[in-house]
Amino acid sequence: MLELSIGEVSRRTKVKVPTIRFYEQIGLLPAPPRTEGNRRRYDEADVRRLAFIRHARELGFEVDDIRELLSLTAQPNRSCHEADSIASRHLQEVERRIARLDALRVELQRMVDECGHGRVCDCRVIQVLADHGQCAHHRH
Amino acid sequence: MLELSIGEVSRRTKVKVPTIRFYEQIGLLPAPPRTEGNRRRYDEADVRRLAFIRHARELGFEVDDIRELLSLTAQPNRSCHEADSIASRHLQEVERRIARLDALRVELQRMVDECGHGRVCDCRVIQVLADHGQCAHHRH
DNA sequence: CTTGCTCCTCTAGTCGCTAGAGAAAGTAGG
DNA sequence: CCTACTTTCTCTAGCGACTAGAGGAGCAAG
Repeated sequence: MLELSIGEVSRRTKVKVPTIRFYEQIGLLPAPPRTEGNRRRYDEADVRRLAFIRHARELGFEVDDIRELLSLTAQPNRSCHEADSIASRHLQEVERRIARLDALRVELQRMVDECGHGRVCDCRVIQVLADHGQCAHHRH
Repeated sequence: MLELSIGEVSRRTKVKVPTIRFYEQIGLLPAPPRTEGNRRRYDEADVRRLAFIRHARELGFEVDDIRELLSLTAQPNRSCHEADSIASRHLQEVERRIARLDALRVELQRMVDECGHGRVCDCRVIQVLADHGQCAHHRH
């Protein structure tokens, strides 16, 4: 079982050193044993756990979600249902966001395309953003 | 020109009262006139501006971006030329954001799809998250 | 005139980091 | 062994964008 410094773990997982310590502080990563000189010593399991955390964060999961997902992995014989619902919830949110951004993209594109003829007052970007979600850009 | 209380504005825009005051504090929303009794009095223009801010925030724009977008609407007779670079920059940003969200959507979708309602040890959600970024999900 | 709501200001807390100070421990060269 | 450099340690403070709470004042209805 090889021993890894915090810097080495950071290099392997691409998680910054202070962030690793922060995750320990908030109880996401267990406090590792220390050397004589008080340095943290990690092992492969820590690296895997940290990689998991990082990937989940990148996908937009909140720390509490991750805590829940991690606790699921700790009891591997339970039903997958909870992990599924966390992911599904997240998926729906992402889909909503894409739809809104796409509406905005269309309007920004239009604005840039039509630049030179019109003025800002004709711009629909503002309407799209100002409208309450269900935007009114049916005809164009 | 009807006069609206902060609570009424909050109800109309779905922006919480303290958040409205916060936006005033950081200069995103102009400080409205006050009544005799020191209450803020808003009008329809404020409501529109706030709705704009809210939707932009929901789409993930930072406050500084919104400040810039708002400055576009402030001078509607300006030539489109100046606005062009701002709009283009935002368009690129929006496109990048959509691309990232879409990659995320695909991954989340697969996670949910492959969660065969088995047990946690078989759950793709957890496996995908545990994998190092370039995950090994080629065959499925 | 009292009850109950809204509003006021102010401070402090949240989340998920990130940056900096100052000190100690480890490492490589001379 | 001494020096210089790098890594790590702890601790505190800051960020963005809010959110929550205390304590007080305004206002409308009964």
